[in-house]
This record gives sequence, structure tokens and C-alpha cells, in this order.
Amino acid sequence: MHPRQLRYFVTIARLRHFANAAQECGVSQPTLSAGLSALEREVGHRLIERDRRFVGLTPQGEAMLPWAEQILGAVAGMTSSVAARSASITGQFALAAIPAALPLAGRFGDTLLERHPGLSLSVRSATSREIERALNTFECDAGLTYLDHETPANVLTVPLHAERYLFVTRADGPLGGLTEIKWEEASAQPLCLLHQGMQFRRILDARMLDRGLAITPRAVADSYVTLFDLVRSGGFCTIVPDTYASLLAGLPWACCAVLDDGDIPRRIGLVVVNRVPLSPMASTALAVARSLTGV
Amino acid sequence: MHPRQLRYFVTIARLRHFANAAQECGVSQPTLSAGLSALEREVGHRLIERDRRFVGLTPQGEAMLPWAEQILGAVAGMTSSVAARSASITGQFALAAIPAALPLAGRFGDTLLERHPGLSLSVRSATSREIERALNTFECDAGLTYLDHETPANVLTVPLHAERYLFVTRADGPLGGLTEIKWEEASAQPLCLLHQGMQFRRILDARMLDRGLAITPRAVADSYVTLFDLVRSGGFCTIVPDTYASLLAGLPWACCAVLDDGDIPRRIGLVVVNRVPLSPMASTALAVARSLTGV
DNA sequence: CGCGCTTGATAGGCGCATCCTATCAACCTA
DNA sequence: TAGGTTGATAGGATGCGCCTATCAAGCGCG
Repeated sequence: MHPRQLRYFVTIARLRHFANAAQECGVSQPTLSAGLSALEREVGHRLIERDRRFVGLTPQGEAMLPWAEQILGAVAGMTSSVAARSASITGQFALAAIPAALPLAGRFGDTLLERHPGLSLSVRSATSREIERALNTFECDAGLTYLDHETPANVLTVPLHAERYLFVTRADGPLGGLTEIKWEEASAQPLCLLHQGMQFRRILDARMLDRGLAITPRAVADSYVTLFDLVRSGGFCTIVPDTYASLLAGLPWACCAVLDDGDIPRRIGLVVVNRVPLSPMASTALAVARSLTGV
Repeated sequence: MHPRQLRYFVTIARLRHFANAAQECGVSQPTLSAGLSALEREVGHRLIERDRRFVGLTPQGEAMLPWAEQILGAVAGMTSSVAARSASITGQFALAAIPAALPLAGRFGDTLLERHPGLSLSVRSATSREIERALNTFECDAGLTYLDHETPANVLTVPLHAERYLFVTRADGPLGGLTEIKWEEASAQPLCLLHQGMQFRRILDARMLDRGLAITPRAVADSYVTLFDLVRSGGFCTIVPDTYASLLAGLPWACCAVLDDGDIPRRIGLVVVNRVPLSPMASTALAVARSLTGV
């Protein structure tokens, strides 16, 4: 059972295509096929159903896949752990963040890169569930997400931000100039919001429901940038996390009003997998995040 | 990087001896040396310091060891996971229990073996810290230990017992016939107890301290059987967890008195590592333990 | 119906990694 | 100083994994 064969298996399962998987693994297609066959011979079961083309994973393949991902991740962790022992930490730091947390990535990333010149940073936007999955398969080193709502299991967390809500409208609109607004009033405006697959929207719905309000947005989108553009065009208002306050402050046409909020604010923060042992990337991220909260 | 080489490395680190490690791995000593060299060449660092004999692990070796253990454990988990998918669960179930929980192993083991005829059970006595370590390195599949005191991290738990304390003395001694006893009175007797390295003793000390009492045992031992024998010989009394009540009930010379206890009882239960995914052994153990609490 | 494309399996050959036995070199102990 | 211990080295056999080239089955399309 060679880890390389596990890599073949995992890649085939993801791409559902032998030749493409072979290319991604940097080997020829027959090599990939032979590697998979060897793996199947060793575990004593067919892992991937195929008849002249990819069909799907067998039950045994389904059972094996998460383990294989975990093993490959641990191999990567081991390698970087040994490398970090003898040199300063280097390579690419993969950070996954929910959209609401994207404006926090800058501050975190700055400090990270400043302290560790050998590192490069890769930020990707993802849902909280994708972050949980990516953390477990070592596809990313850390995540920025909500800590109090649908928190992933088995993680170490560092809170970075207590979230409040901003009502955004055009400065020259009927509500321009406001600095505070009530939930009731906000919900009565023509709103554009994230779609319901996204966590901030679900949280917003819950907060509304707590007050007996229902939102019926006139437009939905999957990114804040789109929401801002819809507001700028004039027809809509929106509600966004206050992590976007600094960005909005630079927009001359935008007016932000804080929503009065008696609730305990949701915390956003850094999460890393809590494993024994901790990967160097993870412990570095924790140290950086903790130093940010200390400021 | 072949898992076999990791096995070589981990075994050498544990046995601190090349030839012995080779024998345990079932290969010749030169093979083991060559495998280790290949691993070191691949990671680019010497892992084990040696000059004609084993010296110790290098810093890189120390960093690598826990990862290697984790990978080997995951490989084992993967194998059993795939096997369990196509057949009923089989093999050896390794259970580690603190001494105070040993009398709970019977009930758990009975149900486990009854439901899964292909399984055999191996129980070993261990400290709570050894259990935590063994769980993480997959040396055991589950543990029986305290859930509220020095709980290992990253585990799923099922409470099986709420602990109370039994004062044990000879039935024909001065305190024979008692059914209840106060902490003050118990602490004034000539006591024999576990030594302080063991968790039940630390808990007992803490409970005593809560009441302003200090214990000065006249004898210490590392097993309950020894304690019972000291009591039987006549010179001592002891305090043990009530998990031993059924055992003591069969001893004609013993008299048990319940210690009055206003505290929240410590819970003893089953623990398994909380990993994604859960090994078949772990999920089996959880199911059995949960069915026991349902009764 | 047949041509060509797609996709995974097979064949043959090559090179490297791993394994073994045998032996050596350094060290320890008596 | 002789003998045992311990890890490294040498030399040879084996097998695994990799490549290129090719095949076989299914699919789409004229």
C-alpha cells in the first residue's frame, strides 16, 4: 500500500476520469490504472466500478476514500512538520474563508506574511461546510468562519471579530445619512440579500425571525460585491456584516447604518483542525491570530 | 515514502534497538537499516542519531514520530474500514481501562462479543494518560476512563457509570457492619490506598481536601487486588470506587460502607477517538455502549 | 452501417527500490 | 586481549512501478 496509489485513487474519485487523473498525478494512464489495480488487489476489493469508462465508487471505495484523504493529509503534515523543524516555515498557506470573513483575511494575512517571509498566502472563498471538509482533508491550513453557529467539530478557534450588521443604502437615497436603523424599518425596505444557501443569510433570517419579521428580498446574489453593485444602481438596500465597514467607507455613494442589535454578537474567527500533533502551518496560524486579538 | 519505512522508524524509536526492531517488523537488520536510510534520504534529514549503537531521535525525528504513528493508525483504520464494509466486523478489539473501570469491562465486553461473534476482546489496564496516548496511536480501539476529570481531547464519550465511593473494612473489625460512613471518620482509619500516580487517588485526595481533610495512608499499592488483600489481612481499611461493589459482595470477610457524598459524582464511560471518519471498531463500541445506557 | 473518437485495459521492456545473506568495523565486557 | 554486541556495508536476486505502444469496447455521427 503505497501513498502514491492512494493519491491515484483519491484523484480518480474526484475527477471521475482515469486519463485526467493520470495527468494531474503526473503519470501515464496505464501507470495509474496499474496502481489502482495494485491497491485493489491489496485490499482485496474492487474500489472503483468501471466498464470501459468510469462508473463510480464501490461501497468499499466509499469507505476507503475519507481514510485515504486523511492519510495523504497526514503525510503532507509530516513532511512540513519535519521541514519546519530545521528551517523557518515556508511554502503556501491555504486559507479558506466564508464571504463575511473575507475582509478579515487582509489583517491576518499581512501579519502572517510579515512574520514569515518564506510563506505565500492563498485565500479562497468557501461556505462554512466546505471549510470544514477542506480542513479535514488538509486542503486548507486554516479557515475563517463563524465560531458560534454551525461550528465544525474538532477544531481549535481564535475569535477575531464580533459581528454586527450594517444596513447599506445610497447616500443620496431616502434613507441616506442615517447612522442607525431598526430591524423593523430595515426589513420594510426593498432588500437584496445573499441566497439562502449561505450562512450569513441563514443567520440574518434567524435574527429577523426572533423579532417576528420575515424577509422577502427582491433580489438575491451569491457575493457581497454583487449586492453592493445592486445598491449602487439605486433600486435596492442590503444588509451585510460589519466586517465590510472599512470597504464601504471608501465608497462615496454608500451610506451605512448600524442595525440596533441587543443580541449576543456572532463571533467570527480562525479555525484550525485540532489534531495530535498540530501541523506547523496550524500552529503558526494560531500564533498569528492570537497576537491579533492581543492588540 | 512507504508506510513500511514508517513502521521501521516507529519501531526503532520504541525499542531503541535496530536488531530487535527488525525482528518485530519481520525483516532482517540490514533491510531495516536500509529502509530507515531511504526514509531519511527522502525527508532530507537524519531522523535517528546513531554511532555504532542507538543514541536517540534527532529533533526532526521527534517532530516526525507522532505523525508517523498517526499515519500508521490511519492505514490500519482504512484497512479495517474497507473490510468491515464487505463482511461483519472481525479481529481483535483492544480496550484499555483505568483500574477503577475494570469491573465495567465485563458488561461491555459481554455485549460486544455477543453481538459480534467474529470479534475477540483484549483488555488492558492503563492510566488515563496512557489511554489517551494509545487512542491517538490506534494502539487501542476504545478506553474506559473518567469523563469529567483530565478528559482526553478529541474523543466521543458514552457515560456508563456514576461513581461513588466505598469504604472497605473487615466484617469482623471494629467498623464491620456499617452501611454508611462519613469522610471524617473514614480518613481517621488506618488506610491503604492507591499510589499518587493513579487518577482515582488524585480524585480521592481532592475530595478529601474539599472537606479540609488530609489523607496519610499507611500503605500504598498500584492495584485494587492488593488493597483488598491488605484489608483482608486485617491491618487496614481502604476506599475504592463502587464499581468494585459486585466483586466485594462475593467476599465473606469484606464489609462495604458507602461514603456520604454530596458532590456531583464523577462519570466513568467509554471513549473513542473522534476522527473523520470513525473506524468500524469505534462505531461498534459506541453502539454497544449506548445500548448499555439505554437499558 | 461504418468511420472515428473516447476511454480504460493489456503487453513488453526497463530501471530502481527493496530484500536477502554474508561480512565488516567499532565498541563493550570480562 | 578474546568474545559478544550492534549497526553499516557489499553483492546479488527479485519484484514493483513506470514508460510507450497497442488493443477492445462503447458512443456519436454522417
